[in-house]
Order: sequence, then C-alpha cells, then structure tokens
Amino acid sequence: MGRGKIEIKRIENSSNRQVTYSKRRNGIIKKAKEITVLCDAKVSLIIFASSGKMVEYCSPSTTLPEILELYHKQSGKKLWDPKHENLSNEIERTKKENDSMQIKLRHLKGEDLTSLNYRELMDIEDALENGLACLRDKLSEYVDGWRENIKDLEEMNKHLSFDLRQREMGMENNIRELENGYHHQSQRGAVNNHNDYNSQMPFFRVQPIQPNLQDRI
Amino acid sequence: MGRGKIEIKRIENSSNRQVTYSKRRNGIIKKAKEITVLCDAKVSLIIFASSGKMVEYCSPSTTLPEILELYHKQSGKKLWDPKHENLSNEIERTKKENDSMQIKLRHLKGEDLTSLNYRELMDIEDALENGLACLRDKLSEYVDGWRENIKDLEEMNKHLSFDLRQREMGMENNIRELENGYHHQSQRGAVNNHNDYNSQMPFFRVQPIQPNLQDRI
DNA sequence: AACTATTTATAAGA
DNA sequence: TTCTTATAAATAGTT
Repeated sequence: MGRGKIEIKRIENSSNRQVTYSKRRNGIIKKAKEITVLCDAKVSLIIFASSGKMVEYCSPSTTLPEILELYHKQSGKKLWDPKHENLSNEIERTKKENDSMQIKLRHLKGEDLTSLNYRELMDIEDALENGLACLRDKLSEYVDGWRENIKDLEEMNKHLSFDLRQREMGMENNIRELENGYHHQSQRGAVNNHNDYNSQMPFFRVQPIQPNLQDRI
Repeated sequence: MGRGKIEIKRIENSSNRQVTYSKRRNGIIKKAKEITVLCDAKVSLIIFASSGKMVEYCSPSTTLPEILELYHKQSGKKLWDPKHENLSNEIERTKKENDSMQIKLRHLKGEDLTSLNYRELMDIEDALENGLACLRDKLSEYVDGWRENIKDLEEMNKHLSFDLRQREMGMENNIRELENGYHHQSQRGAVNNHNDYNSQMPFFRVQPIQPNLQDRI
C-alpha cells in the first residue's frame, strides 16, 4: 500500500527502516484501538523498536497485569518463571544457610548436642574455648582501661586532697591571724599566702569548661 | 476501508461484530508480523475477543517473558503481582536473619568484638561458659560410657584369660596323660574334661556371626 | 512532516 | 466461516 509494493523482508536502508517503523507502529496502534472499540476486544500491544525504545497499548477496559493473568490462565504458560524461579532458589539457598547457622549457634550454646559424635563435640569445645579466650582478652582490655582510669582518679584525688588540706591550713592561718588581731596581718602577707597556694598545685589548674563563658553571660 | 465507511464505535450487531473482529484480528497480527520483519522490531500482541478467546503474537526473535522483562525495566511498572513481591520480601527478611546470625556466630567465636560494650561482652561470655558447661557434660557422658566399656572389656578379658588358662591346663593334663601313657586315660575322662571346660565359661558363648554360614559354602 | 499514487485492509453482500 | 468486490485506509516513495 504505497507508491510501490514492497517485499516483507528487513529494510536495509536504516533511515527508511526508521520511517517505516514509525508509520507502521502508529498504524498498528490505531488498529488495536479500533478493534478494541468496534469489537469489545481486550488488547495488549507492546512494541520495541530495534533501538530498544518501547511503545505500549493496552485496552482501556483492562490492565497489562490483568491481561497477563488471563494469558496465564488460558495458555498455561508461566510468564514470570525465570525470575520467580530464581527468587525461589535464592530463598531456598538462604534458608538452608539459615538453618545450618541456626544449628551451629545452638551447638555453640550447648544445645542439641545429642546427635554429635565425640570428634564433633571436641571441635565445638575448641571453638568455644577459643571464643572464650578472645572474649576474655577483650574483657581484660576493658578492665585494664578501668584500672588505668582508677589509677588516674586516685592520683587526682591525692592532689585534690592535698589542695584541700592546703586551703584548710590557709583558713586556719587566717582564723588564727584574725584571732591574733587583724592589724598584725599585712596585705602583702595575704597575697603571698595566695601565691603559695598556687605554687603548691602544679598539676591541676581550674579552667572553665567553656573558656570565655563569663563573657557571654 | 470497505464498501462503506464505518464509525469507530462498538458494532451493535453481534454477528457483524464477530466477523469484523475476526478480520481485523487477522489484520493486526499480519501487521505485527510485517513490522517485526521489516523493521527489526519486537512485538508482543495479545488479543482477547469479547467471548474471552485469546490469540497471541510474539516476534520470533524473542519471548513474552523477555518482552515483559524489558517492559518492566523501561516502564518501571510492576507486572509481577503480590506473589513476586512476597518472595522478595521473604528473601530480604531471611537475609537479614542470616546476617544477624552470622554476627552472633562471629561473636561466639570471639571475632568482631570491638564494637561491643562491656555488658554485651559479659553476656557473650556467659553464653560461652554456659555452652562449654553443657558441652562438657556431654563429653563426660562419652567418657563415662567409655569407662563403662573399658570396665566391661576388662571383665571380659579376665574371663577370657581364665578360659585360656583352663585350656592350657587342660592341654598340660592331656600332655601329661600322654606322657603317662594313653592307655591309662579313659574315653569318659576326656569327655568329662570337655564338660568341665564348658561349665567354667558361663558368660561367653562362641557363635558364628552368620548362624548357618557353613550351610551356604 | 506532507503529499499522493498505489497497495492493502476490510465492510457489505453472497 | 469464506469468497468477492467496491471502497476506505494505510503507507512507500517522493518532495
């Protein structure tokens, strides 16, 4: 149907092929729509160009999944088998893996041991002992860390106690001086006392947690 | 295209509709075949008559499942219904379970402990110790069994030794009797000797493993 | 993309 | 259903 008759074989000229594809594709889709309306038919039409581009027509009275469902029922052919099958296999594989891990876990927890022979029990014992050894290494790391911590804290404590003692002694001096009469105490003496206090606390300096907090308040 | 032009709307006359359906259905399928050949296209065409009867065309270079796979990739629309969805979910669930078991197993083997806190490490230690305890119970069952076995064997040994000793003594007697002269020995005496041997071995009776083996050879 | 000569599809009739 | 055939529709080649 055109200026000349054509043989039904691949059109070698690529741009001709492309043009013909486009015209005929529209033609088929038009026909599909027409038969749908004229004859109450349900049509699913999927066309891929050689480029890979897809067009689809599906009768408005239905959907592709519904068509495929009907197709499956009538033809008996399974459309989603490859994928479906794959998924099923994967599930099965994964479940098997699951089961075997479950069993191993139980064994390591000391459950379901009845079916095992001596050799297998020994292997599990080895694994458990090994695990326990690794674990205790880890635990002792914690403990060592804490010991270190405690040591630091004790050290700090010692210094703080010393500091506190010094303050107390300073207070006692002040009180004694007050009792002995404030006029005997010089301003310089008080400042010296304060300097002594600082010099006696070489390790710990009181710092605001936020350095210039007072500036913000 | 025909004797008269027709409007594109449902053909009310049922037999006309049926005839038109049949003609146009063939027409579309022919067109589908043609575009497939002419333009290297892939086509899937499924048509249901209002009666429910289905016809299908699929380009010979492909299959319907393949087309649907491509369709799914390009359109993103899911053709695969709840079944497929469920399987995917199940896989995911199972895989998660798998992973968590894997981690537990590693922990029990003393691996990958770095991320755990003290409390968790202690829990694992408890589990390991418990497992080890159960396991050693089981192992000691074996050991007890073997001890029992050994005791039995020793007992058996004792009896066999005794038996052997008796045979030896019997032989010595025979030899002595031979030396003392065979005429002094009565038939009855020999039979008595044999009976003594049987009465001294109350526990173990020698039985052929296959009871009537000699009959078959 | 539009045109148009021609082929093809098909509606109506048998 | 199938065949026939007049006619509508599709489209190949051209512009």
